[in-house]
Amino acid sequence: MLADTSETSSRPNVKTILKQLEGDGVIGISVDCVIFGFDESELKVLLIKSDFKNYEGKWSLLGNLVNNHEDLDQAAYRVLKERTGLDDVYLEQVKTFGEVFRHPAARVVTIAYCSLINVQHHEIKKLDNELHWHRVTALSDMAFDHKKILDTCYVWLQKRIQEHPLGFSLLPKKFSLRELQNLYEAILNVKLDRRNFRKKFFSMNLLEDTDEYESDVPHRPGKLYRFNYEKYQKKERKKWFGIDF
Amino acid sequence: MLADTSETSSRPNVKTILKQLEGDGVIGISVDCVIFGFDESELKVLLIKSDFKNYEGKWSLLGNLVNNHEDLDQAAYRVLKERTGLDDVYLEQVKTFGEVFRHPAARVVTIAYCSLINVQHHEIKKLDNELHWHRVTALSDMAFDHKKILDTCYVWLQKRIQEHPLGFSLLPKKFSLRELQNLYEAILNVKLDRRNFRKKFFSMNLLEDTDEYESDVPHRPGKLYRFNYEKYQKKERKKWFGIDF
DNA sequence: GCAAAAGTGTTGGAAATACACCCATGT
DNA sequence: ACATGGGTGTATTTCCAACACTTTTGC
Repeated sequence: MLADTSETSSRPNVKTILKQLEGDGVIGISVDCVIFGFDESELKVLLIKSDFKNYEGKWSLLGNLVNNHEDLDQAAYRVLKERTGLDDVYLEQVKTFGEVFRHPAARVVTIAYCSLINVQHHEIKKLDNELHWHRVTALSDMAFDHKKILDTCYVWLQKRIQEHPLGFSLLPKKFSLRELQNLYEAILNVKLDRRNFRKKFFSMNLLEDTDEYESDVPHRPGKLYRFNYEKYQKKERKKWFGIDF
Repeated sequence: MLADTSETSSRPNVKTILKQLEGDGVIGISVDCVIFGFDESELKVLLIKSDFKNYEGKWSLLGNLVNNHEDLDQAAYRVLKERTGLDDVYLEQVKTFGEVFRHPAARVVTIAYCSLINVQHHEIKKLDNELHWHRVTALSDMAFDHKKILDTCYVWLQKRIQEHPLGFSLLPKKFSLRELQNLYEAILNVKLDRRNFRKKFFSMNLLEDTDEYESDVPHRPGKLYRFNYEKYQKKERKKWFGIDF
């Protein structure tokens, strides 16, 4: 479906093009992916060590310039695939950042994407370069304006996850309700009542029973569920009017 | 605050640059403004007749290429000011559109902005070229992918207006509750209960009494209110948890 | 006096919250 | 046996939705 440009390492290329942009006074376009994962009951983000001189050693989002022949979404998918080996992941455009001096080498406008992946299932394939999962809280200094981009995407996610069933992308195919609740608690940074949480999700009718249970847990094992998007119909669509500032 | 580039008519310039882009295989960047207004109890959008050969006579959003030395928001403000003479308006980035062939002349990625203005108060100053207000419903054919952009911004507005107090930008400084309700009904395309609507807004504590009333209406005149952003504090911020798919 | 919209309260139902006890497993 | 989290139901409160009559103005 997506064009694979087969650039195994496009970094030198990027620098060449940036030089060129600098000369021409033309604006470059890139995509940056904020890749979230959920591990050990914490929200993580996948970052790479910047090799850019001004930001030596700082952490940076995964991004790249947009090729002339590819759509923005495709470019984001490409970055994701190049860096993680994953396709078939949740990916959505969040916001575009275009301050004049956000990139020290040239004028580059970047389109930020948010991606949600299941850390356990996929085992990032390319840990060759300095690619690491970081706790989302506990990050201060980053390269470029990437902290700002990350913050924007995090807030976006907090809101989004309450309105759409996309949290499941962060979990294994089969998960316990506890894991689901941990996910929401971690992302929203709140404590939730276990019984009300269950009621809520069961009433939404999008969890499918597996007949399996957790194993190797030092307590009564929880039932495992599977997310079933088909079961989830928007019933009588939410009411017309939900004004609430 | 904003750089005024004093390009009175930047259109020839645009074409020149597009030509250039086409040759270089470089991607151009533009902003497009979806400017909403509210008039005669209907939501309107400000459009211009395209002078682009492929789209002769079709309606188009107000947009322009982004200058090298200006931020994206500044570029959007500039377009707005050039075309309408307005500054100090509500303006917010919505989404970026970058399909490869969305522009027939060259690869151009555009950042869509949504703007809300008060039609009565401002009286668009530059009606020189083919600038007109159109009903938002009742628009099919537009230039480029502008219909898609408009639709996206309209849906965005419908959602946004329910969560943030930005509808007021579309109304005169002083307005009746009826006007406010008409606004919501028009944008959301629903009928609302008048009493519940009042209750809602009064309880939100962001309307300020003027001591004025409507005049020249063929019925009992309604009281006029003013929007007071200061009064609106997020009280005890909405509850932690609003899961609702 | 008639038409047209302003203004105003109450009630029933649904959804959100708070809360406590027994159950199954590993050690 | 005990520690740990799984699983369940109910009472209270809060928010939403439906609904009808009187008032003020222009004509």
